[in-house]
Amino acid sequence: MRRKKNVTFDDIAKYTNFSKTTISRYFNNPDSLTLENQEIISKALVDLDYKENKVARILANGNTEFIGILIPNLHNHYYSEMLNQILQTYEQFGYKFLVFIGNGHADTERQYIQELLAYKIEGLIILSDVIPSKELADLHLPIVTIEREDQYVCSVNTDNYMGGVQATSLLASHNCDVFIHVNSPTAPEVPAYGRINGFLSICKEKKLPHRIIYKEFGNTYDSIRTNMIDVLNELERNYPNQKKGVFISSDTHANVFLNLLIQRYGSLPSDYYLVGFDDSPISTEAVIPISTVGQHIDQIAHEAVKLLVEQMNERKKRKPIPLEKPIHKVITPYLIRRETTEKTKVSAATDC
Amino acid sequence: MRRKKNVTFDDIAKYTNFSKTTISRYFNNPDSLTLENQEIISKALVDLDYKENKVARILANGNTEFIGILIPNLHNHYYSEMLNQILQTYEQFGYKFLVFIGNGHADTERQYIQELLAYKIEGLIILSDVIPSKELADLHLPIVTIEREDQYVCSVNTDNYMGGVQATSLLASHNCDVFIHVNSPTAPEVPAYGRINGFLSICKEKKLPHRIIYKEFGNTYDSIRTNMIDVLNELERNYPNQKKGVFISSDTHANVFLNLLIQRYGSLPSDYYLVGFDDSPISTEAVIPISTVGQHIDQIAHEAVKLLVEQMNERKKRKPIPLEKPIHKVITPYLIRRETTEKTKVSAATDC
DNA sequence: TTGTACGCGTTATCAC
DNA sequence: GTGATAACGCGTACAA
Repeated sequence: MRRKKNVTFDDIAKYTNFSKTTISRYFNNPDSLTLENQEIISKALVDLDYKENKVARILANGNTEFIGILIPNLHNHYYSEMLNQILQTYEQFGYKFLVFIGNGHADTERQYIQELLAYKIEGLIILSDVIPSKELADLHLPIVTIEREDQYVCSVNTDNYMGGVQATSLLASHNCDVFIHVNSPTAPEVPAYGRINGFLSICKEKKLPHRIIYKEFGNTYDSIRTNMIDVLNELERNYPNQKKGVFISSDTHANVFLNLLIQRYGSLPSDYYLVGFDDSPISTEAVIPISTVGQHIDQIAHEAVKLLVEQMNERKKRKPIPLEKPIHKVITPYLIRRETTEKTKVSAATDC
Repeated sequence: MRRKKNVTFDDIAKYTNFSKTTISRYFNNPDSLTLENQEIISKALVDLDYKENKVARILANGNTEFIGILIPNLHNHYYSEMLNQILQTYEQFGYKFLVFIGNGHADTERQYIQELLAYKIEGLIILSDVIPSKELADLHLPIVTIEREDQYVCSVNTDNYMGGVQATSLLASHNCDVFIHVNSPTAPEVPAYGRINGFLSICKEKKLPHRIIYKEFGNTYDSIRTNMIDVLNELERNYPNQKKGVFISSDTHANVFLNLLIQRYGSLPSDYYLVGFDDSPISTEAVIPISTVGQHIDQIAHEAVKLLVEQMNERKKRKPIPLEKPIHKVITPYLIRRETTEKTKVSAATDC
């Protein structure tokens, strides 16, 4: 009742009159065989149509070459691109990825982790934020988190503070009369909180009149739009005839804000300067390309896997030295000036 | 030199004075034990902090519960959302997914497939289009493809023909003077070719003046924009003062087209009616929400996994009956009317 | 350079 | 209802 038997090292051994061991060595340490014997085995593999079985190898030597990934969703461009970049590291590191989409429920995510553990993953990359890092650390498994609370585990994050500084400085360079930061309520433990501090830091340093608007925008376009209308109305009411520098915490939200302005005025009014965050596709695809702060997703993904691989390698040593304290890597973001701040630029379409 | 030994069935057996077999049964067929014995073992698991090892189970019974996925990229919203939905099926089917990002090179993708095979995946879902379905069929593995050439393997696709019909009919209902379909050069074997046929079919049926513009737009926003300017200029030149119904093969492209119009005229001119394809986020996030044809990505993903699971289950029977010919499932798309066609609608922002 | 013998942790088979 | 034993396919001391 089983699938037709696979060709195994035993079969190859019999076929070539070598021992299993020699066949194994052919794969793991070919130089220890004579060239002619390598040839013989190589030929046998073709003759018998051998297919390697890494599951058996795992059981024998304990190395699965699996890394688990727990990611909140793939709707958000940031996450899908991060996953994209992480998966690409297969080319460099050779690790395979078992991916689970977290659903926001801690208990379900715990089950996912148990499942990953059952498959003997060698390390875990976590982007979800529902399980405290303390608990993650207790798994005693190499772990790297990305853009989430990371007190007790290694992590790679964007330098959000610097991002806030970059965005705010750009607005400041345009001599706005008032500086507005629009964000969702954010916990201080989350790296993204740094954006707020960056904003405040520049405003205070330069003694700029400023204001932070916290608002729960929701996840659907409609609810974001509805809430953003409130924000816009509030700005119109409170700061008429003032040059407003608006730093919005995501490109998606910034785009909604921009669209509202365009729909009202047919173009971006001269008293609005706008910067988003993420350099997501929408920031280029918007009617008026949006200035934004970009995260080096490729670098973050690469550093995360690298940091994880280092931990995994350390573990395989005869006398592993555990990290004394978690390593936190920080990647500097980049500023992109587009038309929502550099208004002299003219879009090519108007030329023709 | 190995990681500290795991607790195994043997340990549990000794601890409880049962045999390994009984412990195994506790997991796979608990009803065959007395309730009290279940209790004893259950307690032992906690006492010893047992962690299950599915790798060993795989070796013993051959069922990895792995499905391989080969997907071209995750930049494209269609792919990332499809992956999202596929991964979600874990809740229902319990299969784990090993994901590889295809890179467009057939040989590399072949290596990925070999790697997946080495991990004894039970089935394969393919969205990449560089390896012919004939070759895939020769793997003798349950396979389902999505939106690609699928002559020799099972597949789940959107009814692209119907999508083309829906889009064109919507434009026709607005009594346009001329009907334009903008697309990239597409091979007839690819399901998406159906959109073209759908367009032509309606145009011919209703004797509508029509035209198809094929253009290689490239992948960057700039190149799409540059090429789209050509398209727009051509339309302006050839069909001045005519009501133009434009059906563009993707929302991304449609959005670029729309932006060009807005940038030129400050609003969507009354002689343009526009429909995109995919119902991707950009179609709602655009300055003027774009009418579009949506693919039921959730259904497609679900059907794909289901179709795959059926094949995998069949294979596990004592006397598997292979499919006589590949099953091709087709999912009907849905039409979404938004402001690029329903121009009487007024956006809420203008009210306030 | 090559072979022997055993271990990896579970499931399947066949007894009792 | 329970147990003994042989797979599953490969890696690895240790021996030759």
